[in-house]
Amino acid sequence: MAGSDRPTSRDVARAAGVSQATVSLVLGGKWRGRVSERTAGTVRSVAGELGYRPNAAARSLRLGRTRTALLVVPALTHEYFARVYAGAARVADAHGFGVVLYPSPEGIGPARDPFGPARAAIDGVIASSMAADALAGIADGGLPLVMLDSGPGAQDGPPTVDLAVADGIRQVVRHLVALGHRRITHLAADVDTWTFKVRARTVGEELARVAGARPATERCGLDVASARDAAVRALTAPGPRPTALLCDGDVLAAGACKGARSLGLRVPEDVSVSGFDDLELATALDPELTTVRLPAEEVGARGMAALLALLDGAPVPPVELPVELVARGSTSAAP
Amino acid sequence: MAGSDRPTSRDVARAAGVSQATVSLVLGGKWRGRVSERTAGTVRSVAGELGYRPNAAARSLRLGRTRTALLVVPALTHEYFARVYAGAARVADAHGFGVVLYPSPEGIGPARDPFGPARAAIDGVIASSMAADALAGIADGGLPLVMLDSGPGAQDGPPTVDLAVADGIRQVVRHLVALGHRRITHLAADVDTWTFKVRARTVGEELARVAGARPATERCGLDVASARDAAVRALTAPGPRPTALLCDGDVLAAGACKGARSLGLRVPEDVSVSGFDDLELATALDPELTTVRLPAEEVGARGMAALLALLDGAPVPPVELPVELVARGSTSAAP
DNA sequence: CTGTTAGCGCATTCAA
DNA sequence: TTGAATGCGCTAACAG
Repeated sequence: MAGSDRPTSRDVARAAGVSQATVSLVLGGKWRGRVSERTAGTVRSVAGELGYRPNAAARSLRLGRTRTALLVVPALTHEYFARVYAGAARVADAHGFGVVLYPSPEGIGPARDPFGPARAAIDGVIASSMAADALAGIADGGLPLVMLDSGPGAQDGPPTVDLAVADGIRQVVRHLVALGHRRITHLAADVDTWTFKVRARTVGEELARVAGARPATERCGLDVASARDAAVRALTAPGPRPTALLCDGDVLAAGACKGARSLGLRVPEDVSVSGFDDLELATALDPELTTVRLPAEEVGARGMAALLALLDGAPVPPVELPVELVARGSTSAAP
Repeated sequence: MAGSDRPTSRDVARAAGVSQATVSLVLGGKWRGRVSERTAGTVRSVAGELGYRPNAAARSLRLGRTRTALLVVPALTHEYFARVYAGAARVADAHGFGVVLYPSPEGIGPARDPFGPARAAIDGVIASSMAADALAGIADGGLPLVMLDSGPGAQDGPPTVDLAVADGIRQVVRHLVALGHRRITHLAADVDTWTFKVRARTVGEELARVAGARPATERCGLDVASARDAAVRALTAPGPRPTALLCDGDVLAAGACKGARSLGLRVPEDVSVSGFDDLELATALDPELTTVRLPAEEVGARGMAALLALLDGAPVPPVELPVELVARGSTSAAP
């Protein structure tokens, strides 16, 4: 069990012939005018040679802060959240913070105990895309909290970082309408989170403005198979067949393409399909998906920045990040 | 800054009319025959009412252990690693451990400092699919280390959990050969890790046994676009066109399908394509990919179990997990 | 059965 | 300019 006895600041102090306090000051970077340049140099080189690393537990205990944030996500297996994490971690790292991931079970239901699983003590929580009722368990701890992709909160609620989801949907609808589509079915994710509720509402609102539009909705789970089934239902429903399937995510769009093809329909000649998220999947498919690009890293980065500001007691205005339609091969003029 | 003054064990002790030590014993679960049932009950209920949570920093400082493992992965954005994490976290959780993720920059090069980014102190490290030279920076810390998917190590090296990658490749090759394919091109990931080296070697070995086989290799990066280009190169190379593309991953296979189609070839009628990993992508594509299913969660779970054993000083035999060919629509009889 | 004591490694007073 | 002393919250000895 090598390495179990790492050098302590006292070891460094002894080796350098100074006191522990001096070591702490020098290594803490707050010695300007309190320790001589020469002594500081000695301390630093001795610490380096000994391979000294401050003990995080002791420091946390003393400071009362851990310099660690907890990022709560509904599912780790999704590329979007991986990118959110990457963005958060980048900003955190730049500020000497760490980020610990906590995949909330099922993404739904109150997170049982944000502190059991993530053993490390936490300075604050960043919750991403959580279901409405999942918040209780988190805000509970009285910890500083930032909400990502969860809609504008109350005026005095936690800071928020949101995506312009409604605008994204609007861009998709207008894209489809401009291509001549009127019979558009929304493949809606059957998930009770802000982002999906906004998508559903916006599709309805936007289509209501279009003369001759025939909106419809088909609900489905978040996986390929479920979306394929929903697409088949949508395309075989009584009445004129929809010419476009507007899907709540790229994964759903992939399923929709499969469903259409299983009926002998071609994408996009017979039916156009649009996605949302712009995952790698969007360009892995053939044809590539028309979709909406989400600045996932930026969401994570701004979320972490908001948490840092919150910890500093600084005011944190809500953020809304723009999204962008990416037109590719899966949509074309209505037949 | 609400909640900054959480109750301590002393607060609980005072409120319950006992000593701090008693609280510690009861809540630590080691009071059998040392504290009366009645007192224990009182302590527990008082702790509950006060919303007491033990301070992780203090506990770590005292115990010298943090009950936290660091999982180092080359890329978070990959479904495989998300699953490895899930498996590791599940086992960890069952043992009161947490898992912190550390995405090693670029997946290559020595991880600069596993302890800076992951501020939380660490009891041990689980490294997954790391490049050969990335190990130095990790094993360095003298921390208990487990290696995942990195090949059988030295006899006295760190414990390993590996996948039967060679067997997986063998199954794919035999599947293709049984379908009548002889001109098989290996779309090989241009990455210097054990798993990809084994794949390349095994394809060669296995094909060498087949009479009339015409093996070829095309190298590419790990993304769709790079694989598409490689597939185009493979399918337009001088000489008879390959009838099958054996790809080092599902993502590459997706690119290969696109490449084939861009040349007017159909999958699988004109060219068969096989993947590796069995990501969700494999069934999102049309046709679905013939691929090799990797027990990613199991890898993570066994890795965490190995680390726990290591921390207990128990012997840790190497583990090799079986993989399984999943035949789907992207492969068929050679034309 | 329960309470008292000591010390984990660090950052920070206060004295020198 | 530096050193000695203190306590963060907890657990493990040892007393009672």
